[in-house]
Amino acid sequence: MRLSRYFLPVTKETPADAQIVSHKLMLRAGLIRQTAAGIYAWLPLGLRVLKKIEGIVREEQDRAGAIELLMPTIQSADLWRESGRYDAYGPEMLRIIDRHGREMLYGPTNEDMITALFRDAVKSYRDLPRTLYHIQWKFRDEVRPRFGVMRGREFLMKDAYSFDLDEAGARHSYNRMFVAYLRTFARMGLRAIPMQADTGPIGGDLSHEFIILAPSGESEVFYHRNWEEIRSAESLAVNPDDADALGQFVAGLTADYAATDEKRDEAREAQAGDALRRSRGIEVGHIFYFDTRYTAAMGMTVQTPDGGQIHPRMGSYGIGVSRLIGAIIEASHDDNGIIWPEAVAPFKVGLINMRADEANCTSAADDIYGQLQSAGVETLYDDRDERGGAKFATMDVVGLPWQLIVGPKGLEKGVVELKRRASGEREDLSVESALARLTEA
RNA sequence: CGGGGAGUAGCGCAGCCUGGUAGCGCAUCUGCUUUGGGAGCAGAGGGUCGCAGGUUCGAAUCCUGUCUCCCCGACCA
Repeated sequence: MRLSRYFLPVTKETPADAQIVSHKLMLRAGLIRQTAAGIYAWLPLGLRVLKKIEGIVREEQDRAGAIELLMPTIQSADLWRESGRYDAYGPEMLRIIDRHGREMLYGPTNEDMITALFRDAVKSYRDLPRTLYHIQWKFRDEVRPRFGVMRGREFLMKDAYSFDLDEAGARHSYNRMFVAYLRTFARMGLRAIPMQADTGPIGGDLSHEFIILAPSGESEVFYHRNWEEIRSAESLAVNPDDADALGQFVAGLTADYAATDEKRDEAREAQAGDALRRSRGIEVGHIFYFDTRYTAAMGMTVQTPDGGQIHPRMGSYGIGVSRLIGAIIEASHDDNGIIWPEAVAPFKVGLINMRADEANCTSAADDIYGQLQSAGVETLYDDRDERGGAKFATMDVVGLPWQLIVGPKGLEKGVVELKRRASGEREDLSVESALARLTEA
């Protein structure tokens, strides 16, 4: 993409409303603009990141055996009356009256709807287990939205729902998601720690919050230092269909202590001793098991092989897709701007033409841009006739993993400069080797 | 929802106390000079002062109401 034809409003100054670094940088780097309290427009660059994250989430959900569908944002109040939640949910739910006076709502979550959909279509044990998911906008009328997309009222969420015949099956579904979540976050360059979370009235140990360590995080967290080890997605490659192996794998992982402020366990902390770490964190995912809460309330049954009727056991699994962008920036930035992990970067390379007013330099840069494009390397090409300093500053705020600098001084020596955003490390290379580097990496 | 703060040009702000032609910096536009880490000079455009009502000869400024946004607390992907 040529910057001269793109829509990327980068600013030097930070709007006064933004408090935390990710919010400031998202505004400065032209990712989002606020349109109302807790509601944001996603500008082209922000949308690209959102789609990258969505893509990783989708791949890992599919890999775990979940099936994608898409439910609407607007729901009927009747559905929520059926599950008994309409009155319980409170003012966080945005209620809407349509022209016929029907009560509608903008969905804050989809347990009720998925249960109704699944109930009306599935009657036999043969159709279980199933896990269904969608990636859809939600609205929760937070009392106090803040921190940009980290606590917006409108947000993009991946929510999955599992239906199983029995508790063992439900645990398997839960474990699938547990590992899928670790893989998802690992692929985004994040270290997310699953922490024991409150299960509500059901009890049991089947609820985890996935927390990313960041100084600006809203919750205080405690964990064994073993969690600081970076786990690659490859190291989490257990077969999701093998219930026993998966169960053991998850048990092995959760052997190391990790808890939020509300769920601290003194005995386990004492056991961890010197290895106990304390930090702050951002919740980016939450998985839990709620058994037959909705299937019973909404009368969903399936017939068992022996002719009986049972309520399927459900779990639900959420990832805050839009929040993740804020979380990633909180975890990965410096004084100059964002530092995107490559897997979620809006473009891989920022190509800088140092002298757009010089024909030789411009034709060299244009040529490199063409080659990057044919090689399928996502490139943001700063072809504007601006001073070099402004271009570097723009690229730094935007935070693409690589910067490729083409200027007359280098060209005289037959080189271009390749720079890594993360380390600041720079190297003069011939055009061919620079291209080779970017194509292979 | 309780407590605090703010709405003046795209962004950041001053002006308000003590009413009298609406300002500054950045950004934008034009010209010239510049060009390897947010350039210099000269000029220009851009504002229903959140909205409504009131006081007054006259309101950004004083009064009343209202809307919006931000911060702190209790809740949440």
